[in-house]
Amino acid sequence: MTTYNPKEIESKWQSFWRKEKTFSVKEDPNKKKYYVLDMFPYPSGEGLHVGHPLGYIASDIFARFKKHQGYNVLHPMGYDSFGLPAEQYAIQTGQHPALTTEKNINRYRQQLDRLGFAFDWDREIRTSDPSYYKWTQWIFLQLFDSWYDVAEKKAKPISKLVSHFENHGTQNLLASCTKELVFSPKKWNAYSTENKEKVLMNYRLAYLSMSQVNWCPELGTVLANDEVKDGVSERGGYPVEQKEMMQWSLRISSYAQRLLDGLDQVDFTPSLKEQQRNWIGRSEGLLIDFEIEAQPQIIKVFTTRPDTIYGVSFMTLAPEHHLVQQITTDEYKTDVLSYLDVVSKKNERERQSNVGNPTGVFTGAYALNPINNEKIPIWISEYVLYGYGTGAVMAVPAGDQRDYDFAKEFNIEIKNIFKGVSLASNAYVEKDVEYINSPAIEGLNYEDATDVIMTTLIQKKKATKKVNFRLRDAIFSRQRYWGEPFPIFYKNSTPYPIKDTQVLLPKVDKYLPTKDGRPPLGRAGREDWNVFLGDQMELNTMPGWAGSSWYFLRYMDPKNENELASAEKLTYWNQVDLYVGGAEHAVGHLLYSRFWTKFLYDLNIISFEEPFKKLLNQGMIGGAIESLCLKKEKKDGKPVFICSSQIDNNQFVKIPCHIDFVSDYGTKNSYLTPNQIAEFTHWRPEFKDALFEINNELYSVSELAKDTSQKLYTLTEHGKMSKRYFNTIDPEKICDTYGADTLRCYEMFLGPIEEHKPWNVNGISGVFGFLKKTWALFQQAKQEEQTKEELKTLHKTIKKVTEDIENHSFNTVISTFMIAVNEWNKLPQISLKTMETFTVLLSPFAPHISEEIWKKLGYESTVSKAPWPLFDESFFEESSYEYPISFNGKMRYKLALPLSLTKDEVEIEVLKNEKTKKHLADKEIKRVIVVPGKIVNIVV
RNA sequence: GCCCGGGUGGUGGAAUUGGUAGACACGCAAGACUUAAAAUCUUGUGACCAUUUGGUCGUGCGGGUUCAAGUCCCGCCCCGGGUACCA
Repeated sequence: MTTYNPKEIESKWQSFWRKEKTFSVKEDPNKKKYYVLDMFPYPSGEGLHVGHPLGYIASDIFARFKKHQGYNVLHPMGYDSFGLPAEQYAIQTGQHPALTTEKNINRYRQQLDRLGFAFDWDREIRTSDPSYYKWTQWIFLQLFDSWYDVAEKKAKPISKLVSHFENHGTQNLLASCTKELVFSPKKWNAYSTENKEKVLMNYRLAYLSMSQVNWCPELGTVLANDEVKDGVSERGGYPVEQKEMMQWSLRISSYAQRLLDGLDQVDFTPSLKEQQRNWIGRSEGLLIDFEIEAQPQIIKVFTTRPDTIYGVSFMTLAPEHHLVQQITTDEYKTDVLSYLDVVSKKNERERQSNVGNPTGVFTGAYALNPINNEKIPIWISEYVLYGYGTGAVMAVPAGDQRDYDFAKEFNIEIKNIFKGVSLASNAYVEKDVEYINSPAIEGLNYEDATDVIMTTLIQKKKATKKVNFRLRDAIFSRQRYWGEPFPIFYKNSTPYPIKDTQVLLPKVDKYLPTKDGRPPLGRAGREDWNVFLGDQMELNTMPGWAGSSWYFLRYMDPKNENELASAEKLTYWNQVDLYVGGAEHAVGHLLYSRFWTKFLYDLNIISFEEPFKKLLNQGMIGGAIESLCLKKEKKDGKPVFICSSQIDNNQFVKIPCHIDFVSDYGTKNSYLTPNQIAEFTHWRPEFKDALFEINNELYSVSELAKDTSQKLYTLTEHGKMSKRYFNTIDPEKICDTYGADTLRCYEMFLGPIEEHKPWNVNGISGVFGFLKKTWALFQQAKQEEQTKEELKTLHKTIKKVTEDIENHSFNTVISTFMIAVNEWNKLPQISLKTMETFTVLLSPFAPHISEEIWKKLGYESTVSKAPWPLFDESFFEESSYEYPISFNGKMRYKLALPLSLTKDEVEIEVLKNEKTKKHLADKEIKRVIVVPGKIVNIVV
């Protein structure tokens, strides 16, 4: 009898699969398709750790499962290979990012291959490959060449806009734009070419504009809103400032409503949908015009609470508001200017950290309340955001806490408009109250009051209904080297597209961005570009999310040189049926790719509006961080380490320790043996003279070597898995000891796929043991008739495994396998036929061992081609019966009872439960129904 | 503050969605095989009492609905994630 030898089996099958191209797929109109996609990785220098493959294993299981079910499954893999880390490495070492990227990709591939994934590597893509980014650039050009028709809710070619301008000017035009423009066809036709370009830029979906951007001096680049968290860069955590710069942006805001509506058609987790909804931030309200006393201008204000308009006691403008200078009276000019100066020196973070301490200044001007012509003082305050709504608010201290705080701070009147509400310490933000001091709406509820005010103001032509979105346009330029170059050149400072030749990323001698924002591509000379037109080429590159916003389409036809992908293949593979990846991309990648998909849909390139039908978010696998505790006080000039159990507050420093030296890693009782302490001091030579305090005794390394029973306990914390903490675990290491199949099953067994969990190796022996038992079971299986007993177990397993895979409950599948094997092990004999079916069930999880068994069973075809077994209920029929007493159909009770009961025992069991018995005492039991499973229905 | 998740043995986690709570696994304990170890196998393992037969308590806390609640309702506490001067 041979023992289970994963190493031998796995290398054998992996090379077989590679040689036979087992997992390569072709479009086949006769077969139903299924598209399983992983978020492709960025090939970092760290390589994969055990956390990375979690999602890939899950998707691989699902893809293999679907293949067994007869689907034509597309399950590709590639690399998101443009990006910051490769560039940073290039800056440090001078090596071209393409080289390091290539090296990292090879390492990734080697690691991925060992896990036995069923990827179709013929379809591999890399976003940094010119044959790929050619199409990223192409999509950019389509965006550049498009505008958004608000009336038809659709992107259209810019040529249509031009002809509209030629014939009608801006008359009857409903288009997304940066600024509302009004001109006649005559005026348009008289514009110079450059002027026309400027006007069109106002409408293009990819447009160049001077805008407030998040500038990160440390990274030397601008960042999109979703790349900034808490006022610092998401990558690296460097401070971010607001800066006016000429930048490319994508008009994603045009798609806000469709991005919101589309969420109803996709299967994402509620929390992820909620994140996207919040990010899009739709709010319905009223755009109200406030006249300014004795001045011609009006101030537009957006509000969601028109019902509180009688409570307006002042108005606040953002410091950047365009009317600030004009309306400020001479008397207050100095105050206002000095306030503007103070605010302009603050960065975004400082302005935001000021919550609760309102600052502001009076302009001397007054606005008129459109409902009753009351005079309202106009203030300026930094709490009003220029970028949201109109950059001006009608302040209602009674109904808004910020307005309330502001009014308190500057002694502005707080008008009470709510009946029976005290405004002594807080604003009243609920909507469940009657109004007072509000002539037109007293006695009305919130809905009716809102309605009355809206109708009144709209009739007076003082307001319009307005839907506001929080979603900003996405800045699309980066002042970096390692990204897609724009297919754009400049002539007389006007940008023009380059359509005929692909612009390739030129070579430069240094990759370092400059502090003043001039991109590294500025170092490329005219001769370094493969195309050079006009006065200058665009020197910015595209952001990291450009290539990842459409990669799922390229997998369908990765080598097509004439199109992004052929229409036929786009139609066949269609939407991604299952997309597996982390939830951290909720408002970045997942929103941008939805946006690009909708845009390509408008262009009739694809026939679907949502890229991902279903999204499965895998949790992160964290790592335990093990540290030795170093006392702050030295002893005779030597550092002293102490057990984690002996530490007192802050009298120690944590020295992270490589987990290779730690026993019982990741547990509360993790420790170092004297041998491991020696290894540690060898690894960190600066501690070679250190002393170790164990049980109040001090030992040197050499003294400890004599007493190997000593333990130095380490401090265990849970955190990320990273080289920084010396706690990364290479999946290949696990493969060396247990094999890839064990690793695959174990990662699934660890817990629900969506959950975040720390890596530990505590239970891996159980999973390994299961595979060994399965192997042994196969060895002793005989070619005999299948018994009812083994078939019962088999079909129970088929049912549960099929259901659980469909629900992505992979951890319980492994348990089900274990139960089956244990049950069969208790039988004196099991047939090869049963083993054969079980092998198919097992193969998505442990493909190598399954393939080996399958082969030994005498099948030529691979496991992936075997049909998925179907559940046969007939093996359970005998335990399913009705026990009719009589029936009046009045009430039904369910009671859990053992399945094995005979008819007579059922009634006894029912009456065993005291409370139920009491309850049923005065009732006549009409019928008892025992169903397969365990439920008993009692009808009384 | 607001919006989502979640709280079950020593541990990771099951529980047919209202029906025997703790499947499966780890760990631990005892035993078998072995000169020994490893490996493997068997048995036990929520707590407390009775130690045989049982009994009582038990899913963060407090109430409620129900013959029956981890699951539903009301009120708290704690943990994780997201997000915020968004008018």
